[in-house]
Amino acid sequence: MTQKQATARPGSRDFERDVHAVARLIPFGRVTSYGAIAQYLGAARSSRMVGWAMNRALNTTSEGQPVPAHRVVNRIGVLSGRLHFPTPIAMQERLESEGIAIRDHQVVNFNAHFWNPSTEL
DNA sequence: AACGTGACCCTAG
DNA sequence: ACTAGGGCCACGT
Repeated sequence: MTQKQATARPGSRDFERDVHAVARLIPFGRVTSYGAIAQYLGAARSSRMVGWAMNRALNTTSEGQPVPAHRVVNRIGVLSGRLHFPTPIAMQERLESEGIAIRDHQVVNFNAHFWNPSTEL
């Protein structure tokens, strides 16, 4: 995975699979952003597609392994994808169960929990 | 087939 | 510090 950059184009099946692969590497109790994943995969401007891939991860039953979609938030730590989970508070509850505090749909002390695949992988 | 709509983000004023 | 605009691209209508 270390040399996975700049391969699959955004929107492709491979890109979606790569997004899921990176998301599975987010450590317990840490979070990252859509843009950070997109940048790591060499498609810095396609962060929307990362969100779409997360959507698929939740709704597609034929996933080999689960994807921790709750650990992916937006640039400033807001749980912008919360409404796509089974219940509107499921995303928050999962993060809180990992020791991450949430206030007003936003990760408290976001920088301390942020995990950047480009620099930590 | 065109059009609007986003789990987004960066740049310019 | 804030807003507006543009790029991105799958999907539903």
